[in-house]
Amino acid sequence: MTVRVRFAPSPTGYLHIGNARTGLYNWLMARAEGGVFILRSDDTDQERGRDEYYDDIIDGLRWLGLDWDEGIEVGGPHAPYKQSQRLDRYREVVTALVEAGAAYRCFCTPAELEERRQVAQQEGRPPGYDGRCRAIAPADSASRAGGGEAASIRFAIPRPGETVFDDVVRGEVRFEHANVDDFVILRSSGVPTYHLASSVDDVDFGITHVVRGEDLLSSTPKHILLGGAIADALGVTSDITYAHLSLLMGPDGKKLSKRHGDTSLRAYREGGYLPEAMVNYLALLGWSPGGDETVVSRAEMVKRFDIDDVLKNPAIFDVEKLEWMNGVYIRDLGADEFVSRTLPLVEADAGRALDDAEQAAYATIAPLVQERTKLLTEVPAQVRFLFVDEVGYDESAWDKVMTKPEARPSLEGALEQLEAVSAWDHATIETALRSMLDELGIKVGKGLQPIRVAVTGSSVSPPLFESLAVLGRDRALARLHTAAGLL
RNA sequence: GGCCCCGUCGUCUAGCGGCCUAGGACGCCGCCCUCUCAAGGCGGUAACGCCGGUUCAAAUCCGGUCGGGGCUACCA
Repeated sequence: MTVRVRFAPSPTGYLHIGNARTGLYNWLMARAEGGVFILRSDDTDQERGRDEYYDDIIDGLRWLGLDWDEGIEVGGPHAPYKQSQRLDRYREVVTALVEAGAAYRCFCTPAELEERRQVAQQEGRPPGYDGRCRAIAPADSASRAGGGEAASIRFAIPRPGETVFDDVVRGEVRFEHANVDDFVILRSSGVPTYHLASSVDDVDFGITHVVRGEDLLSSTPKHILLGGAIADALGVTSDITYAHLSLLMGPDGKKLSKRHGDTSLRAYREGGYLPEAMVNYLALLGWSPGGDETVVSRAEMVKRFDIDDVLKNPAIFDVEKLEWMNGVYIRDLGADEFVSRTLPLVEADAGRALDDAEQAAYATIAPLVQERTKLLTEVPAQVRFLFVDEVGYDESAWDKVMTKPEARPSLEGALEQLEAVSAWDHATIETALRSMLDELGIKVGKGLQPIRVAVTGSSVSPPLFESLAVLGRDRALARLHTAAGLL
């Protein structure tokens, strides 16, 4: 049987990196098994759901390169894949469930439920629903409903009983039904809850494996029982295997949240991370290709991924390692690719489009910048000196470098040598400057810094000779003049 | 509180009863290279939470304990 997995986020927030990892594992499993990856939108929460979030989820998955075979936007045999468009189907299934005696109307009001919950908690009893409306005779229930009394529909958990299942990553997990309450499947508003919509869809869509976060582990007996009842009521079969992924934690070991920094995938995308690096890093949080490899291509992952190998212990999201890995992927980019991915950032920083000559200048210096960047967003600052009329001096760089005794002789010597030089390329510049410093008895490391600050405004820059070459003679000399005049 | 899950260097992990004086990667420290910063090379730091048990032998199996996490809604 072909594997059919689904990723079913709720559009109640920007795509979270933990969720992105869940999506990735689903995708990896589908691709590794030659299965089908389905993207569904679990948007039954009308209060919190927003189109902006829905779009963000799609953008995020596409950015990561996690293509789906069926689902929202792309359609498929079970369309629509948006739960908010399947409301009638859910009500129909609920009706069948009530008729089959698997679910019942609950006339308790929210206020009553809240009050009883408080009391139960104080008395040390389970706070879940006590099941009192389950005792109402079907005929009475129907007539009360017919009389217009508001009711929600609850699923009748078989009692007594126990649900035992074999979770792919956790092994055998068991829940006594005494600890599972009769949960609401249809709100009194007529809108289904997540549990119902998700279970109906999993049956309707022929899902074979549910791979999701551990936060849903304790809801699993509900889903197994509900799913079974749905399949029975509908006269179909459904056999779903569950795999619960551990959660992503923050540096303090608590569930990853806002206070740990950025948790939305978009923040990383905007922060200069490459999707390839993100995918590689996320995949390794809870899974290993075995052996000593850390940098693993997407194709290699697909080849080696096995949901059975996924680790059950939670992983802490470590931005530093992600950053290192991003650097690895950036260095691995082709020169042209690096330029095309960063040019927009450089232009945005400059506040204008670069003309052809400037683009050529950028392309020349880019490989040297590429070697020393971990985040695409760091690039503009490194080449800004090429695209501004006047460099702004970094205050601490100036104080540190320009107050040294070698600053004046170095700048003046450079001016003298570079004005006389016959060609303007980095080799010529290098020869001229090195011999100048040699004659003055100034160490290269010391002597080049004032020139660097004069030309780039910073004590940190791409290699100096190349920088000077790309800057052009006129601008280079002008900057040396300006700086020398400020000493 | 109740139910459930988890436990190898600071972090991600390899390990699936003897190959382990526990391997790799990030980080950190030192050295080398070097025009700055990176990158790179070399070396170093650092872990099987604890207690019992099973076994000739345990990081690997079992129990307990401690610690961490999740759930406990007419949210998902």
